[in-house]
Amino acid sequence: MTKPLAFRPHERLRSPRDFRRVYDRRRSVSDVHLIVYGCENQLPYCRLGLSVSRKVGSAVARNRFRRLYREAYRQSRSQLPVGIDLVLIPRSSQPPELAALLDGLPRLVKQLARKLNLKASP
RNA sequence: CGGGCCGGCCGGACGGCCGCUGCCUGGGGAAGCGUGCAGCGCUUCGGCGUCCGCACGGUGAACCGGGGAGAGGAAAGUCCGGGCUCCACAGGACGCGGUGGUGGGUAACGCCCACCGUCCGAUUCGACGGCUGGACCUUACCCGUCCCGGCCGCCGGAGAAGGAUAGGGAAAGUGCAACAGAAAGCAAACCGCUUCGUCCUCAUCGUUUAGCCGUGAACCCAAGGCGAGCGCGCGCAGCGCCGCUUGCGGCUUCGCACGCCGCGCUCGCCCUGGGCUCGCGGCUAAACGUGGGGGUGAAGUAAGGGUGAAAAGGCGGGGGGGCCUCGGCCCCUUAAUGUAAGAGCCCACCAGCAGCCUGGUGACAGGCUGGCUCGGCAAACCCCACCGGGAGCAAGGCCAAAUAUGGGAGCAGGACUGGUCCGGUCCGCUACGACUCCCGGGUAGGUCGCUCGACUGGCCGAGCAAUCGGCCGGCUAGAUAAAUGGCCGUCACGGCCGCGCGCGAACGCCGUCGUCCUCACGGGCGAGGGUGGCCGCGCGAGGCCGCUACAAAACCCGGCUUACAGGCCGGCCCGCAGG
RNA sequence: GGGCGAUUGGUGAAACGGCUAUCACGCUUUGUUUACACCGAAGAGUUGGGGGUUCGAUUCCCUCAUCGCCCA
Repeated sequence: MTKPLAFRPHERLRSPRDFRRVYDRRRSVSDVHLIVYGCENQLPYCRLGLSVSRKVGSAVARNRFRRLYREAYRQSRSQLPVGIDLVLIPRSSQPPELAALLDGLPRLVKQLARKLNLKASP
């Protein structure tokens, strides 16, 4: 019944408490484009948080980062494991290509799931 | 056509698929709520409480649909100004901060509009100086005059469109100006110059006086030398003579002899030294006169004083003739000359100042008159006028959660809240009846504030304009780890690349024809043709790139400032040419 | 979002509107030493960028940039 490519507000990480919990779990993986922190959440879905600091550029550039990350998560969600809170942090100040994110994000999240000793996605 | 300058506007369009955030709406119906029934518990048998179950009711989450909206001209920087919210607040004074031509606009402003002043501005006009050309004058040249010029330098005036302008007061006061310079702000001192005086010094000449030196002459004195005379000497030797011890002694004389030597005195001559007088020359000193230099004093000062950003405004001019005692007088002329001497003196024009008049709401402008020449800096202190209470939506209210019913103050003499008196404030009356404030500690969730507004489109009207008024329409983001995105198509737009076609002006090359020069080679001119690459314009079909610059609301507005791919539109001035 | 502050050699600092912008450490070159250290000499600044006021600006004013701090 649920639309497969929708991105609902409850799938977003919103409070500083949640971010604190993910950082305190101290599990992260990365590639050239981004750093991904992760933490189990005991929910049947993942949640996404974005942390784009002033260092990567102006407001326009930061919006560009966030939108690309959301779009990548939205399109690749079917390939991801469930039950993880994710925080994405950019590594360089150059905005990446969407294709590179679509390729890199599932790989990184699966790698993260192994670190967290979770089963792979069904 | 060429050159210069200014203003306004836009900020890709359409479509498809998948998404995001509010709003409206159709389903959906979880959880919770209310009522009833049933059950259970308690019961003073009236009822009370309640997990769960059932029914009904309205509210209504997830989810599935539909509709509609969804970043900017700067949303930015946070440089000003307001609205709004909370806190504080009798009034005044002092202080602090801001603004600063005038008039208007506005809710307000450091913003906007119009005007004023100042500066810049293509260009243009004038004066002066220099160089140069021409004409006149002259035999000729110079000078001079005139003219038409030309070039250069310097100074001043006017000044298009337009640009800049924090632009009140320097005559209220305080202060600043390095270095340089005579002096940096009461205009005088200083250097310099002129006149008069005084002192010192130097020079030279003249005069006088004094002294010294040299020299010449006369006189005097002293010493010396030579000569002559006289005198003296137990001075001396030869010959001679005498004696004897035969080689020694004696005799200076009445033997040669008027011998030689020494001394003294006198006279003469010469030389030297000194003194005095006179003459000449030189030197020194003093006085007077002359000239030069220096110091100093008084008076005058009107040339000049390099510097500096700046030195009491700028610029130009001040003619001619006669007489003589040569510096004055007289005359003519001029707009215009005085001093012992040289001009900031005089005259003309411009600038500035003051007064008056006229115009303007005003800043100011114009005119007349007058006498005068007065520096810069207030984005230095300051004075004057005007404005300004403080903080900011992370303001502030409510709910939830959490912490330490901790400390202090007020309050039953009535806090706080509400009602009444048109609205507001105080007072009064009244209802309710226990909180309120500060410090300290805790929390970081939700919700309201939150988007209809000094909003905006069109038309009409007022106004030079900014702007204002009226009428008819429109609704145009409300996110909060923070929404407008992703993929793609089509078309515009721009850039680059090469291709084809056409046109245009000039250029090069190659033929042809006509004509001219030449004996010819060859060359000139003209007409027309072909061709070449390049340039420009237009058209056509492509490819590639950029599907775009600067940049994203965070309570809301008005400005300013800054950033910006590309494009569109309009206006003003000057010059030239044509009609 | 809102409110404040700062910017001077490589680093940390100083300066009355007026001389070639000063001091310490560091760096480079060089002298000294067999070599190193110490010591001596020399060098390197568009006072963050731009504009304005003034005769003159590190200083005064405006604007832009960069960096830092604070708030319920």
